[in-house]
Amino acid sequence: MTTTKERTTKATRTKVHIIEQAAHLFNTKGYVGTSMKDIMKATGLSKGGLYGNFQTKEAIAIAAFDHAVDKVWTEVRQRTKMMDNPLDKLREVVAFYRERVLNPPIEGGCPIQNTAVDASDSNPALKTRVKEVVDLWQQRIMHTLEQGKEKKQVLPKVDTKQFAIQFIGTVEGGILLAQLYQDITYFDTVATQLHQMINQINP
Amino acid sequence: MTTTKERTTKATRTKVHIIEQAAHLFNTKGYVGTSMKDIMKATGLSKGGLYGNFQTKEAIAIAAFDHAVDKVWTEVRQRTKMMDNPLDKLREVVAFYRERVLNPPIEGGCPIQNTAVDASDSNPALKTRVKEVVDLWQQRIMHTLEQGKEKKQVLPKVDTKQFAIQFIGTVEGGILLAQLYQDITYFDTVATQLHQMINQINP
DNA sequence: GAACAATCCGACCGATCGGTCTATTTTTAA
DNA sequence: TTAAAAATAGACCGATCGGTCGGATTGTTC
Repeated sequence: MTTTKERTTKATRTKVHIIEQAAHLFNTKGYVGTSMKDIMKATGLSKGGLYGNFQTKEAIAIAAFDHAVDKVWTEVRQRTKMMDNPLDKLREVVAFYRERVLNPPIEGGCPIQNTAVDASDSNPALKTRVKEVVDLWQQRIMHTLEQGKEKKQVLPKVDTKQFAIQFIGTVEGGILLAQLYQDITYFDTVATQLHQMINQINP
Repeated sequence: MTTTKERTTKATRTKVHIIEQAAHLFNTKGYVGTSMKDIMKATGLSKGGLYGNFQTKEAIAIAAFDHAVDKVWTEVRQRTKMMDNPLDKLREVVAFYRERVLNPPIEGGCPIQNTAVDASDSNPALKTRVKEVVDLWQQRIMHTLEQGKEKKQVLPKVDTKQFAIQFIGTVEGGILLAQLYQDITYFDTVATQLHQMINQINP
């Protein structure tokens, strides 16, 4: 797949449209639970329109997952980019999830969690994508903390990899419970724990 | 272990057989991802055989979920019942999940997590069941801790509900990551955090 | 062993699945 | 304006979906 000119062809616009609509479908109903008919209805396109832009249903699902993750990430970066202190960055990430668990950027909740469970035993390509995304998230947290160490804003003894994994795991656990009960207090409880974790690495 | 007192009719035995086979299917492939044909193949029964014992596919899924949870819980209780100290009980629960994340009692992993995500937007009856199970888990942790308080084995100031939610959330987060990467070290990292939580409520 | 009930088989149903293909429309470049 | 190229519509395909039902088989009770 080659990234051609900036020229916005019709196909490119349609492709984006399909991806946007498909993203929330796959994120709410899952891969097998979403039919091509569903996507046809959501996009207003016919079967030929869809298969003219994507070769298979799986290709749409992968593109949709990437788009969903991008959308979440863009919003997170928006909120954290102006922050200087890495601990404040992390606190802002927690605040973001607190605000968005029950009103997510992509309908259906966290695409990482949904896709990890959904594709775990049936869709290896999608599962690989999820791993790559979690890897990237982990690396970004680690990078932020390492930078913080240099500026004496993070305790030097902190195991950044361990922290990143615990942070991600705890966030996802909180999302699971809050989504299940549709009750923000479940996430609040977990957020308390996250704040303790953050405070513990404060020099 | 069969309860030999009450006479087991053929139907009862067949029902159990269906539930056992269906449990790992639903837990690995999800609700929509599991077809009646899959269950037929796994049980060796025909379509009529299945629908003679269950009215709908959903009824099988609910019974299978209950069975899966029971199976996990039975094993946990087996390991923790001889323990006196509630903190040791919790540590044993962590040890159980550490041993079983990549080799689960029910193929496919934690039925709570899988079903919570799988049924979140499509199967309200199943979702209700999941909530009831998590409620029960939470109450059991709280009860154990309250008992521990009376025996001066748990700090009296501990918010047991908050602890229970954090414990469950963190466990599920660890399961998610370990399962995704098929790498036990991810759970180990989260387990470290769980042990810290447990140690913090030690008087 | 007879008689009745419980259990199960598998053909069958209409609907829907992901995907293909050709005719037609729309976009684009001249 | 026009002709080639790109994009879309929708009929069609074989397979499979969850579910039904009448008849064959099996288990249970005298």
